[in-house]
Amino acid sequence: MGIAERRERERRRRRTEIIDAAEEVFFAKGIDDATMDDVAEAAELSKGTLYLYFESKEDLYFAIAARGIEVLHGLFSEAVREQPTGMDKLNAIGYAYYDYYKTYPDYFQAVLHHEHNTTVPAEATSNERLCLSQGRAVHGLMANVVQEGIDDGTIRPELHPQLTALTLWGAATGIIQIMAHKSAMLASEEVSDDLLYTYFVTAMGFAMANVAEHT
Amino acid sequence: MGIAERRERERRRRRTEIIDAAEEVFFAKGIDDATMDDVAEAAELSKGTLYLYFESKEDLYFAIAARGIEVLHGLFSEAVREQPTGMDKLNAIGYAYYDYYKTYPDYFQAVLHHEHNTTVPAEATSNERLCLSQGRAVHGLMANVVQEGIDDGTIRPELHPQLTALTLWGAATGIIQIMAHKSAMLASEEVSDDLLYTYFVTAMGFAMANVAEHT
DNA sequence: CAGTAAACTGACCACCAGTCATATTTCATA
DNA sequence: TATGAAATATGACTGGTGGTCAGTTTACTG
Repeated sequence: MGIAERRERERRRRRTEIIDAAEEVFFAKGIDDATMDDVAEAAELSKGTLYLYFESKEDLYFAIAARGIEVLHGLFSEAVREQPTGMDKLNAIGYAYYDYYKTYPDYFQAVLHHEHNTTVPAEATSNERLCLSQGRAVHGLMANVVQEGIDDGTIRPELHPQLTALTLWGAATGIIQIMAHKSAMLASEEVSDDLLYTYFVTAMGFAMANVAEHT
Repeated sequence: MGIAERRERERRRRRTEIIDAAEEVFFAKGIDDATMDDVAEAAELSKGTLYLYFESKEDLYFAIAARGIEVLHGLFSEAVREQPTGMDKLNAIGYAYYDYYKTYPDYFQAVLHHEHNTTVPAEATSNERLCLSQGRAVHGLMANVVQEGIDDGTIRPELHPQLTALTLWGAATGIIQIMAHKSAMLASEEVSDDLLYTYFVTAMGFAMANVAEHT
């Protein structure tokens, strides 16, 4: 009996279509200015139908954020491949994150929104949980890379993999966020985003790299 | 003719009273849940009056953020005093920022909100501009401290004061932001906020401190 | 005691997230 | 093929909110 399966498949497709439409609308107008009526029109559905697939506007945006995290995870996996040492991999991840921000600024924004607006997992919506679990995957990937670097001697052995991953993630996110309004800070100086980020990655390199590599 | 002056004084006082009321309401319920009617009631004024003093709800929140930045600037100034070297001052600022977050989490939140929701200065509200100029003051203070450290040999001489200040500010903010939902990441590990932040400051110390101090 | 300017009011408007009674479509069963 | 039940979809409606504005009150002046 393949009918139930087809129904399930169609339900998934509809869900995907709604997220596609929502991306279009949310990314074009921004979350605050976009309305659920806009999304409904873009999806060629009535507003009520949207609420059969998503708990709320917020939940729908979380679904987009989940996509965003998935994309990011893919980029990280790719960046890590072909890098010889743990430290090299960590650097590659650092730049992959920046590329991500530049290539998918709207996804970046959505992921950020999720990070800001998530509280206790107990009362989280389904898509919020999805984001959380995917976020854990990314975090795990980073922590593993740090461990690898410790093992191969390219990263300071006294570092704590999980803590280091968390620190790098937070710091990099902070740097990227400040880029948007840095013009207000650096009055006369002409500083490009690239320079600022490279500056940051270099600094983190100083902090993480194993100096006593002559063991 | 002191009447105009008194009028001006009273206008300022009313403005202050409104911000006081808004802080109470916004901090208690959070920006999204708090309404302008709530603020009006707390201020014992009609809603319309609020709009004689502030352009919008957002603008009113910016006024609170401006207070927050002022408080922060005071803490930084105090932290810097009595520290012998530039690097010591930088460290003191790092911990002062964390203290600020712990002591005035609501101000921290308001400042963050401003940083996220500010775009081009051209179409900024008056209180938004206020935040920007006060932000520049804090940034300037930090940049000066870095310069001082370079001059007294405690900070790497090749560092760029403004860029370094920006990097540290962004990174520290990112770390603090990630604290709020770190539990989702560090599943089993028991990591306190204090530990995480100390970990971060230590790392930044590695990155900034002048290793060749035996000149 | 008018006249006027500033401060203040609150009913009102436009807009929007979310709901729900109703309608349509799909499919199993006889 | 007819029937009805389950799944899916609809859109008018509601409650609540940011912001407005015509009118009122208050404070001062000549």
